[in-house]
Amino acid sequence: MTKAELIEHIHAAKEFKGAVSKKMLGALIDTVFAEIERAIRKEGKFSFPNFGTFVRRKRAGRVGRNPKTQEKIKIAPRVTVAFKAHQGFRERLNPRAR
Amino acid sequence: MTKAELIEHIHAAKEFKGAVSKKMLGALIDTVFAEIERAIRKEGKFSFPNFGTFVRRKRAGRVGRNPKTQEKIKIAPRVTVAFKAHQGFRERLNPRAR
DNA sequence: GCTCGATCAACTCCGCCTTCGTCATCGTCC
DNA sequence: GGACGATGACGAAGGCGGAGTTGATCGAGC
Repeated sequence: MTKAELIEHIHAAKEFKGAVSKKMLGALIDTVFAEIERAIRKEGKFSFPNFGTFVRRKRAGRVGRNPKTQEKIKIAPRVTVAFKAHQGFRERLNPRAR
Repeated sequence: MTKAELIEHIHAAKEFKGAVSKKMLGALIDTVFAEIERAIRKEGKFSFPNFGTFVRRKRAGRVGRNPKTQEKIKIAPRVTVAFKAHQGFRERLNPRAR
């Protein structure tokens, strides 16, 4: 799903129909993600109920390999973002696993 | 950052001030995440520009260990969600790494 | 139209993941 | 605004799964 489709879907949802323009919807969603990014960078974490949690994580440097030439290369330490789906979401992902 | 704070921040943003109530904002954001979850489950993927991509991933079953008792336990295969920050976001996370 | 993300190769070692109780914090309903 | 119920965070230790590495090309998204 793309940003455009996301906007479409929400705009089409009857509960918001007419209340918010697609343009404003786009701006809103942009802001949502901008805020989330800010939170992750500043606080190191962002959680949304029944969805999941983003966590800022430090990755140690290591020795990797160029998959093309297979020569070894140094990989610098870096910061990444990990996502952990919350319980409900996880269960919805694994239908049979109770 | 929590859902309530997220709503606060966006509601306080001057560009939306007065245009959308906090209550509707809450419903909107709920819908956003619900849609994202739906996309991940149905299509296996969701991307948002300059933010990142969620990918549905299968995890193989394996033998784990109860960290308390250290006894071995079987872990069933399952589906998880991985998140990959896009380039811009990654760079913003690693200020000095050019 | 133009940027930017997806893709794919094979190999390695990092860090995720497990359980479970307690605590606190968040969300929600009144 | 306050109280209650529910739910996520946290940590222990060890093993092996899989993410991540380069780079060019293609297609799609904006």
